[in-house]
Amino acid sequence: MNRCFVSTFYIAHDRKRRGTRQSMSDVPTLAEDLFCYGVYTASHAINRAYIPHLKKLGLTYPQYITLTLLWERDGQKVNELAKRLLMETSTLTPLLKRLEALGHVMRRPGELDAREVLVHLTESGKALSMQAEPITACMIEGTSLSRSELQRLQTLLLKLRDGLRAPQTPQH
Amino acid sequence: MNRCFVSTFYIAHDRKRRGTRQSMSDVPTLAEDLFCYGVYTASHAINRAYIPHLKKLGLTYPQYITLTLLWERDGQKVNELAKRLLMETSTLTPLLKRLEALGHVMRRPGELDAREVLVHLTESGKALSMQAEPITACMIEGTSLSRSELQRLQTLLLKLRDGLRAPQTPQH
DNA sequence: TCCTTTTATGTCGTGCACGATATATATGCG
DNA sequence: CGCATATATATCGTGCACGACATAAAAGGA
Repeated sequence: MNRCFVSTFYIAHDRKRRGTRQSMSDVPTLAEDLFCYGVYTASHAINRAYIPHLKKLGLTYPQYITLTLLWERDGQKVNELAKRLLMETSTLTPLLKRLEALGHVMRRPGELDAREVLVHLTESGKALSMQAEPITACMIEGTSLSRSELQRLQTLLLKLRDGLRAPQTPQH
Repeated sequence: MNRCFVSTFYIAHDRKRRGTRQSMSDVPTLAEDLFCYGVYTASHAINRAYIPHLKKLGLTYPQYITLTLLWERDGQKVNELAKRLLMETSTLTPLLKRLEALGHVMRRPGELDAREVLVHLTESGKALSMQAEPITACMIEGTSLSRSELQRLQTLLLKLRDGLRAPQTPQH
């Protein structure tokens, strides 16, 4: 008896108690009801909405997110950045190399541990933070969500994300 | 006076009325507070959590999402699928070709309009829906969110997504 | 010390994602 | 009909994203 099966069972039982409208169980079958679909399409929408803003800065969306972390704290290790972005270093390294080619960051081996690579902002990279400043407000405006809705959304997203990150061996 | 500037103004004013705690204005500067960061990292987490399940079916995550839409209604046009996925046809076409190469779908030109390409599930593609069935419940379990939280999350996500899709010319 | 193991990053191959552009079919107007 | 225009999909180039593997430095034990 595997974990997923048990889980489905519990859910179906739960549905009977709560008397919701879904036919077979509480497990949604329509894409519109699946959180994965919601996040997937929302991330496409966000990416697209950012593009016209970022084009002016000559940045891609992942590059912008990465810089956001560096504007918060300069000189982070590749590993730190990768962890915060939930991204593999094999993805991050080429991205950082492009940012370096653009002149926005410098990658330097750590002095204590030469295996590490520390990512430092250049003057150009620091200057970008000022240019990028108005974008956030503009995007927030575009969402048509209130401040409290955005707050709740963020809380739920981070909870979902961190829940999924917890170790769970799929067994069905 | 551009739109984004006005918007920032409004937000700062609003903050004063509501007396929230953020220092300069209600516009967050920390990544953890940015919804784009939340969605970006959550989508990475979701993708990763799906991978071990989908590996057994020989599918990637975007392929799975696409099939989900076809399981709902077979024979959709490429354009319909692209719109629902918020994806360009230039992304979808190669994905569909891979699904065709795997034997899960067939692409046929429309009979009334030969420009259109209709995507039909094969028997193999239909059969996958049964194999994929337990995955949803397992993922929901993994989120550590309650049903009502997931419901609220989905509502907020779709509202955000559709808000961003509404036409808005960036002007800052 | 030398050798194994671990850790940090990078390289490579495949697939997703976009914009710009191409191709091919349909539509509309003279 | 003949041709311009519009529409539907596909192709191509660049960058993101992953896993598998490579490299190189650090750590640890005989």
